[in-house]
Amino acid sequence: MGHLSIADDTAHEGAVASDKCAKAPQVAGIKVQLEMSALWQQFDQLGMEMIVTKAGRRMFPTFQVQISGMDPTAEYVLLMDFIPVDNKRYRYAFHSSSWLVAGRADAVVPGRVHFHPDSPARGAQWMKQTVSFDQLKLTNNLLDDNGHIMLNSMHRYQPRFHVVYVDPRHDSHHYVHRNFVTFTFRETRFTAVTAYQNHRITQLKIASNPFAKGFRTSDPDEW
Amino acid sequence: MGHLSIADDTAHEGAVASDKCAKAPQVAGIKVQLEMSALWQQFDQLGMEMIVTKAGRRMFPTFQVQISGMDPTAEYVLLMDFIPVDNKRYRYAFHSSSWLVAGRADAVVPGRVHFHPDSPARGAQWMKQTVSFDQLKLTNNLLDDNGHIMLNSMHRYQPRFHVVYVDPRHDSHHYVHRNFVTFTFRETRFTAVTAYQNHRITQLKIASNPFAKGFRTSDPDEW
DNA sequence: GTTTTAACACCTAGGTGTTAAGCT
DNA sequence: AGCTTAACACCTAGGTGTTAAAAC
Repeated sequence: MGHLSIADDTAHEGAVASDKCAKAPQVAGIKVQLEMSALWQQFDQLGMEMIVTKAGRRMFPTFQVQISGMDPTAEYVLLMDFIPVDNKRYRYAFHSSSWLVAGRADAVVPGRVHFHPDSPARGAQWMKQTVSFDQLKLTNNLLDDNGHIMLNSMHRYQPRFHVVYVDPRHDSHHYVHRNFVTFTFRETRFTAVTAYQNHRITQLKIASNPFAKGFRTSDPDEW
Repeated sequence: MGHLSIADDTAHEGAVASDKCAKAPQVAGIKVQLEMSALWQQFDQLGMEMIVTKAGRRMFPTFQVQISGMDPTAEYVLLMDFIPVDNKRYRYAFHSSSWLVAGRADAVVPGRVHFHPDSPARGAQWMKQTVSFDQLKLTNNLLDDNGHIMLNSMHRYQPRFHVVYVDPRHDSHHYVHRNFVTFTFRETRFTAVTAYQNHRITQLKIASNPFAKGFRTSDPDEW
């Protein structure tokens, strides 16, 4: 896939892109719908936490989207990155069950991107089923060489989803700002942690993640 | 990946291609080495059998190769197909522990190809580690719509491995016969079966396939 | 004191040959 | 009779939060 940098010259809310600059027709009409939106919002209201480990940890819920409005025959690359929500470090106050600012952010880690492993593929392929980023893993290991997303624990992040049209023209780098579009879902924000802080987050993860079924105690179909 | 047909105008023995027609420089020097060659030969001497099921069954051993001599920056598609060794149907004579011809082949099934899921990718990517076709599955279901390789049970097949150079020229279809190369390993031939016939094949599969460890009785490191 | 790590039991998901029943 | 199917127990492989110890 090589190197690729995404300028943050777009700002999107929810499923529809709204841009400042003119977009190529291959990306102008693209619409994206977040899957499991209700679950994401439930976590968001509690203050989402995502575990980061040295070896790399999946996100839960998995970031999954349904895409429409692509050119079925055009080729696209799909990728995600994670940007700091602010330049603060946080700590959790157990007595008040709330997050407090604990100072300025630690040194920023090299910002990696995660290409969807099916990239590149044609629009028809991306649109015919839900696109799942279940191979994406988060790590707190700043020396990671497994290609995982590196994050600082106790910092807040905003996942972003990018669609890049693979322009067959040789001078396509001149048009790169016109050939991609970014989607941001605010309800997917989270605090990176090495261990869950808010017990209600833990309980909702146990209740909704099939791999944590072993820790369920009651109410098999509460969710 | 779309439609693609491979003419059988090449004949290769072992790891090195030897062609009748001139090949493009991107494929001319490609060499391929079969992994687990000793194990393949052990099975081959007993008369290899591969299970086919309605839902699709992996091959064991998995077809894996190490590739060298690609252009690191050129793009290639890797794929496999399976051709009948002859036009015969076989049956196994338990009393003599040998295969007998049981008549002419059944109606030929639609010949499918299996594209390696990482295709297309650059030569550097393919060469830096073993290429494994562990997602390839064999089925005897002639109505299969999972994209599996369809074979007739009690027939003999020869797996083939193809490397296709993705020519960026628009008229590349005029050069397709120059842009691909085929590798055939005789020791990977097998008879498709719905249940193992030769008990020694069963024992060697149990001894060498980690997923069959539950059926091992003795000699933990015979192999 | 707060945060991180590693081993762990308990799951999901799916690849094995076995076996008995079903098919032709 | 020969061949195929489906349920099954037993594995591999890896995703969970828990827990106690370690790190800072």
